[in-house]
Amino acid sequence: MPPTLEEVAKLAGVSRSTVSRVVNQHPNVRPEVRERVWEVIRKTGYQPHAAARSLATRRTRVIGLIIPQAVTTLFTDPYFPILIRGIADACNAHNYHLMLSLFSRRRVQESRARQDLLYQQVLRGRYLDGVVVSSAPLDDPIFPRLLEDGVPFIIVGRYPHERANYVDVDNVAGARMAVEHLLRLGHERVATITGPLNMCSGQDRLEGYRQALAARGIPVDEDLIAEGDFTEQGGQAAMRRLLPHRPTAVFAASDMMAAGAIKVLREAGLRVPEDVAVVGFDDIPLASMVEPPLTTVRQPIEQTGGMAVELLVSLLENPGEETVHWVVLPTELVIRASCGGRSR
Amino acid sequence: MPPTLEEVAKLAGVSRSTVSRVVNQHPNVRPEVRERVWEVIRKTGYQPHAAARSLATRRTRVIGLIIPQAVTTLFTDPYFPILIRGIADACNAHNYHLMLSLFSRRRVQESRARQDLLYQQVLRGRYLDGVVVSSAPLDDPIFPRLLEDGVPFIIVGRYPHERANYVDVDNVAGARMAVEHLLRLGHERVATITGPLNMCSGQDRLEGYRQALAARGIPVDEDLIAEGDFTEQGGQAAMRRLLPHRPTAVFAASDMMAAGAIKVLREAGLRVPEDVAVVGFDDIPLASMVEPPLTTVRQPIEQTGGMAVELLVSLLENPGEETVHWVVLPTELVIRASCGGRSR
DNA sequence: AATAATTTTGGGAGCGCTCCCAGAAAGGGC
DNA sequence: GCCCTTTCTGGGAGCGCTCCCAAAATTATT
Repeated sequence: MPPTLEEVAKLAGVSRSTVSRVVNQHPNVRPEVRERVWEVIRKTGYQPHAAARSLATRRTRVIGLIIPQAVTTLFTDPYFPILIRGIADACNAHNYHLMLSLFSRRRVQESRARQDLLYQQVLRGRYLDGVVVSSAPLDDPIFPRLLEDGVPFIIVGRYPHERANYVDVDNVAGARMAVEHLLRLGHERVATITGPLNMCSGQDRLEGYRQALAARGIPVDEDLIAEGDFTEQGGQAAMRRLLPHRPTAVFAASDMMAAGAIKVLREAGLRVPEDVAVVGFDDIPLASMVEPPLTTVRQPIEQTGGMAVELLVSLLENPGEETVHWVVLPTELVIRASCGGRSR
Repeated sequence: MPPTLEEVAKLAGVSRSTVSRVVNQHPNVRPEVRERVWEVIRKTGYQPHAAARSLATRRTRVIGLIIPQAVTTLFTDPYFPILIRGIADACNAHNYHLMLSLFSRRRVQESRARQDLLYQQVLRGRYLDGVVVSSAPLDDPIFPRLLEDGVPFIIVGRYPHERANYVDVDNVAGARMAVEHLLRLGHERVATITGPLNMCSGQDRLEGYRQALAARGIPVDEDLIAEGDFTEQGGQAAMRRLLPHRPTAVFAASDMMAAGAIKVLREAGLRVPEDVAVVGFDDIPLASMVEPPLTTVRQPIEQTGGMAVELLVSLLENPGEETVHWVVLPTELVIRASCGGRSR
């Protein structure tokens, strides 16, 4: 049975309060007393009881990462591990702990009920001080709920509400750069495989595509736009729909979809990049491992996660301030082989 | 300010204890009272305060997933997301929550100190009821510590101690099948790129390799064994060391390493599978996406995670039983293109 | 040296829940 | 209707901590 504050106090010959002060670095303790108490703490291996502390302070030092139901299937996309690593690192740095909430991919019905239950337990049960919400669809019920319950939260992505703080990457500019690069190489029939259009990142990357065409005065051909879902299968399906319209280049809104698209192009007897150029988005490790290595838009995934935690922590530790935190990180075009050389 | 038990009790015209009984499904409550209380709970949105409950019951309903420092760099391997998904699903099913502990990849010194701190806080601070430890090196200090502190835990992998419960996959049999397949195809110079040899899975897969050779009476040539670290870069480096010894087939202990090996073989002007056959291990999604699609050993990653949670939960909820839980899940050879046809 | 200001210390109350025990209500058997 | 079980209900104590307040000890001020 681990020792309690009270026991440490007795052993050190001081009161409960004094030990508490020592543990919490309160300055008003005589140095020799402080030393004596530390000694006992060290010897006994005393560690404050998290639940007791939370009960008294009403804070848990735990933050949650919520990945809504809709994207759980995406979880094999290396995007998430990288994001999580960024988040976990930042949590460590600030002495917070990370609770992960994924939702079952079983029958949707059951899953929605579970999601509700989890929300209730975790957030209303005050397991958490705040949450990071990653890549939720814009219409996810989580947002109104968090706002209503007054839970401090940061979105990785974006949500149109004045009290919704977020950190996002510049998806529009990134997509635009990618498409502009294809246009610069002389392509005229540039297609795009979008992300889910109920997600901000999906919409924004499509917007970048549109802007790039508009800047060149090229009219948008809706037949050259196919919606995907960020997965490889989704990319394959979208590419099949695109094939009859004979694009000479494809901008896929994720590397996984780009990989799927390449597979379909190959099966159709087309060479990449000679017959069709392909550009992806994300720059996950896979991008440089496929054949041909993918030209893609790099986004600072790990920093995004880290930044989300920074913002959240600042929100938690300065509860007074009503500042809204909106951060947008830059993206960058990484040119590899899949878009063809400049020789064209 | 959310309502407390006491307030719900007042509104329902009963005592604190009765509400507690209703919430905790204790049978001895008159049905009409129970209904009245539920009504109030529903109306007020009452949710028990996790910390208060933990303090009284000395359980948190949170389990931890610990991924030690040494493997954090591996975190981009899709193995982990899949494992986590299995774990998260099982947690949901049993109404537990999941806390994730990764460790910073910064300077090792700092990192070790942080790991200590985290261990102290999280485990001795009783944030957690128990933990799942994934793929830790055999000499990781976490094991003796957990044993000493009497923390209930399950290892994904294995650890030689009578009180160490684990769930593992049959690495030896899987590796053996893979190598036997290569031998059956007529290869005589079969090399292997191992995992880290301070990890159980690394050792076991090498053991499977040895057994397959031994069964055919083929002496082991130590020059055909190169240690890797499960990453793509590690696979590349190992393959470079293997190249001068002219293997005709390579068994890599992970798909990521197999992908790295293929890259190096290509750069050396060798074709896969015509000149060198390659087999991987894991069957991550990448395996079927690279060129050529990888023959590999499939392990049930998601089930492994789920099973770990099942075991842990049964450990937590039957504290009396001193049963040791050792589970080994089967592996399976998936034949694709990278090992060459039967035509050989 | 006496008083005022400041620093240091201890104890009580309370955070919101569970669990035990005793008392009230309800049911059974004659 | 009376006594004995059984079922239901309420209140007290306690989980281990923080935080406030007042008392004690120390230091500064005149």
